[in-house]
Amino acid sequence: MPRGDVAGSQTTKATLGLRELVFEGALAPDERVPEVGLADRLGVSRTPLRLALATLAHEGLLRALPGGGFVVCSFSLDDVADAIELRGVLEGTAARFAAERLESPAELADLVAVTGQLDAVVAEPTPLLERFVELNDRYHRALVVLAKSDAVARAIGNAVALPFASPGALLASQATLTREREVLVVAQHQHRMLLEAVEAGHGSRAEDIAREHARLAKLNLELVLESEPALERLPGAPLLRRVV
Amino acid sequence: MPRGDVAGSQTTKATLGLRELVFEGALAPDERVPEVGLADRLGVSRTPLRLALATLAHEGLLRALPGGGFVVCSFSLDDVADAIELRGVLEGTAARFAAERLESPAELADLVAVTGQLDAVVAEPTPLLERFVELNDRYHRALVVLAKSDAVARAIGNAVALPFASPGALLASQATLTREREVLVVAQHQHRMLLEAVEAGHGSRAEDIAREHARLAKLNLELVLESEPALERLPGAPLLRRVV
DNA sequence: CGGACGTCAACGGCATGCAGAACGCGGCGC
DNA sequence: GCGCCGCGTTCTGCATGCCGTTGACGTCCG
Repeated sequence: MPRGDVAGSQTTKATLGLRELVFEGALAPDERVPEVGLADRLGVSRTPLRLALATLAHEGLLRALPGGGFVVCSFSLDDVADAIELRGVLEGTAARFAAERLESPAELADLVAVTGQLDAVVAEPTPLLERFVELNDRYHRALVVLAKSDAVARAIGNAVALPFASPGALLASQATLTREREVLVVAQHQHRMLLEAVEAGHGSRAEDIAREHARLAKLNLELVLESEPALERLPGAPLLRRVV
Repeated sequence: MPRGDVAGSQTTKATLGLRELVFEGALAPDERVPEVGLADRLGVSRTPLRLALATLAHEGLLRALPGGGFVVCSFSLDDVADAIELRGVLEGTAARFAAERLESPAELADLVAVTGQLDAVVAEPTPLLERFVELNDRYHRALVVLAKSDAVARAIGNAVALPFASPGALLASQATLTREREVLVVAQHQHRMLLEAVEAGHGSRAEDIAREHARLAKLNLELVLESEPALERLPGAPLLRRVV
């Protein structure tokens, strides 16, 4: 039995399992989460489960009830839009910091490489969406590294805890949509412009681009909502409430 | 024994007590936090203490060790500056949202009232700093309410978990500083300009003002660092490291 | 027939005991 | 004298039992 929160720890197991149960809708939103049944279901004891519950509550996926216990949060479309806008603001700050704090062009090596690979993916007649999402995530992670700020990194980490707020979540669900390629082209254009702005040390422009880049996810959200099959692929879709 | 996380709960007691111990430097930064001794010291069992440790780790005050256990985080001046800048970005977003989402002037009643009271405090020849800090906090809380966004509210809540990043922390410690009144005048001017911008629906301007308002805290930080007695009043001062 | 009270069952919070792992120390070998 | 290995202590993570509270149901009284 390892001591730390390493993978394989019961707490980690409970956290990951619980998060997955929430995302796939196995736990109904706005309903009390039963502590005992869940422990059996996840194969862990109640102690690590309670730690996992506290973690997801911090992330905003659960809400603590005044009388004790937790409920799964549900999100209106406005909530999702807010979360995306917030991510844009934070990534905008990361982009600005990256531009302002760049010490040598060598630091951009990762970002440049990923951008090049993304170009190649988008250039395909039928781009592999899965590959794009993977590289997209790497791009965004590299940007956060360049920001050189633990505070910003933590804030972004919290912001993307909501599944539909993360950079690639809305992309991954629209494999069947027709406007898919156009969205990819625009996104990649923004990636390249953002890279240029950071390289040139144009912090304010980098911030604006990153914000607008996140707003692409809002557009994707609308597209996904119009398509039932795409909606089913969206992680965390059961947490959305169409009607308020 | 109450069921929820109400005040009086052992977990709450542990969390508050632990946070206070960290802020006052009773636990040395970068040193392992002993779990057993702490439980005795706080008068709680290890189970609620571990929940409190997890909470403070989420807030960024503690860091989980790979081998298990936690250490108190230490912060460089750059870290503090980043945290303040981040708070500015988030409050800027809150201000923009407030301006964009204002439905009726009546919603501003709280903010207007607090601003008026702040005027009165600053108008005094020797303003009561304590009173100013209290009203200042109320002003910032009212702004967050006007933003009408849970996501932004949570992000700001996380950002101000670091004590020296919160709006009034740096003010409260400088009761003896000579430039105190000037800072108050500037801060209150910004409060009023921000209120005007929100009232007029000028989102972008409101955002800019809120950002710059937060940067006043950076100036205060420099002032506090030059004064030993002020530094001693600063909550969480033991977590700062002058040398890297 | 409706409301209020009493009882009951279930649930969540807390304390504690136990087992496994990491760190430190002493001894041994080179 | 230095480095390595083995052992022990100590600490953390986990499981579980107990207790208090809470909400619900049934019953009784008005």
